[in-house]
Amino acid sequence: MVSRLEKAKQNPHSMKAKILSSARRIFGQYGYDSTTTRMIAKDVGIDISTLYYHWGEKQDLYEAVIMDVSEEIQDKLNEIERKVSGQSLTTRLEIAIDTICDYLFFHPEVPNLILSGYFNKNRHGVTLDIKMSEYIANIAVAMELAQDKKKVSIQAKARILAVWNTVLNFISGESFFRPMLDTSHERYVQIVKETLKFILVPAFTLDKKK
Amino acid sequence: MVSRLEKAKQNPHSMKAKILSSARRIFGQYGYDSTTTRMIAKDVGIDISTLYYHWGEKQDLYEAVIMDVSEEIQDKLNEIERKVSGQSLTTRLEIAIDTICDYLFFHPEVPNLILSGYFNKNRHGVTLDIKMSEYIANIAVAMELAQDKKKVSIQAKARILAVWNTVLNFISGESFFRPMLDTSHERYVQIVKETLKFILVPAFTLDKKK
DNA sequence: TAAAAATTCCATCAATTGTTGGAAACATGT
DNA sequence: ACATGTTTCCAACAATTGATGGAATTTTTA
Repeated sequence: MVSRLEKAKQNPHSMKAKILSSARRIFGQYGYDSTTTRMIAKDVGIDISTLYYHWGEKQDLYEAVIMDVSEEIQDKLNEIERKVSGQSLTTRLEIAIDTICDYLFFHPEVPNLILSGYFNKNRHGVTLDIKMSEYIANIAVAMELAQDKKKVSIQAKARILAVWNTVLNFISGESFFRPMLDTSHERYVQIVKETLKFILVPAFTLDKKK
Repeated sequence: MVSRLEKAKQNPHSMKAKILSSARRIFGQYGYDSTTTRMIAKDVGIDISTLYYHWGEKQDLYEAVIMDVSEEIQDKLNEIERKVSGQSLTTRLEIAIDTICDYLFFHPEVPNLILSGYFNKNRHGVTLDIKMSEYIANIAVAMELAQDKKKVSIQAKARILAVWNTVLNFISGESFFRPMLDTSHERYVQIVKETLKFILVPAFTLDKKK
């Protein structure tokens, strides 16, 4: 049994998939309220009622976007978990940083969407339902900061959150931060990874020692 | 010569100041586009045209809010600089974290405003003009990571940015993150400070050693 | 190829947006 | 008491919003 959303994702040339893809980007850039259905339609190059034909209400489209992104992140985290298993702690952390950065720099609308869901209320009470709590627990276990998903210490959670948010911020805010560092995109990516590792590695390896 | 904005701030009971104060909070919560002038007026308890009488266009009011917040932050940073001078590096960092956290937790609309300016475009191209670049350089010098404002290394800047953003995120996203840590507001504040120090102190003291 | 189904667009809707003119209410000085 | 200036609200505006009905077009099916 294949859901309609998945069917649309299977064929990236379907109109439904094209709309979803534009919606991801534009909802990410402007947030829920500031994005108009006309903006998305124009971006796809279709009439607004075609958009409504495929996705119904704006809110439904937004929820589809969030679900889409949410699944993608989960997949990525699973991929990382596979990649790092068996490696030393330091190597695990570095692989995780590199992989997640490459993915997010390539899909900057993902951090955009997550952050605008965190920080901005919208007028119609549409809520972001990203299962952050689950992600955090998964990361903690993958990084062997905890044996059991249920038993992650509050300090470990807070540190993971801090690093995770730092990644999102650096990527989502590149247009803002890069001029401050006065550098190219490539070097920016490099500096971000370096900074994250610099922060992350001591934060987690120190914790391990006790 | 006292500007109109400063005159309004001098008397916090003036209508102009009340509007500015509500505008700070609501622009922070909803971002520029999603905030309607009617929402602000309702929050103050006045008719919408009274708001226009005092502040003119929405954009002007927003810019006044940004300038207000911007000045407040600069004052706070100066205060911190005075407080930490002469102390050891570790003490400096800890005082800075404590002071800035206390201030921001008490004025959560400040991180809200900054973050929504970073990450969310708005439809009318209204730009956030917070002099982040300057702040970063000031912090670098205050923390003695650089002798000269002009000569802050790109790595130092990136690390300061990382910590600064982490603070803003934790405070602005409290309603999102605190349930994940399943704790009280007071303990949340404590954990945030702890986490920041944990990240900050090694990040900056290690840098010092070479 | 013709009927049926799916897709697209045009025109329009009511609600909400930023913004303003002008009348009322209030305050101040004479 | 009166005139003058300031502040507030009511009513309205044009533009934009999310959303829909229905005609026109394209695609699929038989």
